[in-house]
Amino acid sequence: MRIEDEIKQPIFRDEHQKGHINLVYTAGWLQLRQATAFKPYGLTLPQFNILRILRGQHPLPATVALLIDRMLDKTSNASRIVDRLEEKQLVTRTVCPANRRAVDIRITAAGLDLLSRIEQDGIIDVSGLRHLSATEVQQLNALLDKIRTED
Amino acid sequence: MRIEDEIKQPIFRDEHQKGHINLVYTAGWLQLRQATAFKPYGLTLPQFNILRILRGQHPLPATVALLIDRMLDKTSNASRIVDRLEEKQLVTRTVCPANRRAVDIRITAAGLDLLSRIEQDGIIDVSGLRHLSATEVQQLNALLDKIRTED
DNA sequence: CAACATTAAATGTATGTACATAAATTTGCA
DNA sequence: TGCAAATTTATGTACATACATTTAATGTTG
Repeated sequence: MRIEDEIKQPIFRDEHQKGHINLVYTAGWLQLRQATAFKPYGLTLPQFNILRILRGQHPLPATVALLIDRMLDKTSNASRIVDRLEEKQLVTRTVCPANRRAVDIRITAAGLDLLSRIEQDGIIDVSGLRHLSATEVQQLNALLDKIRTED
Repeated sequence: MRIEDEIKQPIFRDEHQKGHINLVYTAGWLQLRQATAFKPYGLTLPQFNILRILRGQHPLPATVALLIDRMLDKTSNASRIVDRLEEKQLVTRTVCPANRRAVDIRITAAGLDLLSRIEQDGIIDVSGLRHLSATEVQQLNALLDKIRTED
């Protein structure tokens, strides 16, 4: 459906404004679909993303600073997302012996199990962009990178 | 900067996954810039968007249902965003006489003033997509609409 | 008309986002 | 050594998101 119809706004100031709104709307649409897919597993999207970063490090630990560095949303509060994962025993937190300011965060066996279960159920592999061809995805990536050009 | 460098992830499963992450990341980037621009006026992005919908209706009132219909994020809680605007006396809430279940929401003179002040300061007219040409914006809109194709 | 369903908004609860501040530890340097 | 600065994480507060439930008013139907 065209963005005009999705939000029932027939006229935009210009195509640039329409593109801006379309971009934000589409990203929200994708994230809501993903969040819905993870709900049966008791995970939110940020929790899932952090679990995946931790699996990428495994068996090495990650610090909060490393998580923030890798997260899509740098301003979110990694400490509290790790809180939730720790309550569910999907990760462990131990003071880093080498630097006692830092905290070593590790994914547990239960966390690894949960991730493979989600993947076996085909939750991740279904791309949200499956309606785009390879060429179209490349165009999209180029346009998005261009949008973020700093002056 | 390329998305690979922004989130320090050199390899993606495929271009589709990269496009997905790029899309979500870029939308967040745009929204953070906008939110920062509105901060000096004491408005959040959802508050600003609701004020604009109300100005579009003015001098007619809007109901909460109408706001939800027009909002980008349908699942957000319009009642509470209106709470904040009412506290700041930028909108009024009165029970709709014709249907006492509904609530008539109207933008106040102060609300209209604030919007024009923001516009006079050029906050809105600076498009977040200014690095794209007209052709590129059209391409982007077509790609985004295609992503949201329902099966 | 009474009982029940529907509609409109508000409220409750858990989580996340944005940003400021605090607490603990380490580092660097006079 | 001692002490200020920097680093790392946690905490506090305001607001938003996601979704379930509640409250009140209106519609509907037997």
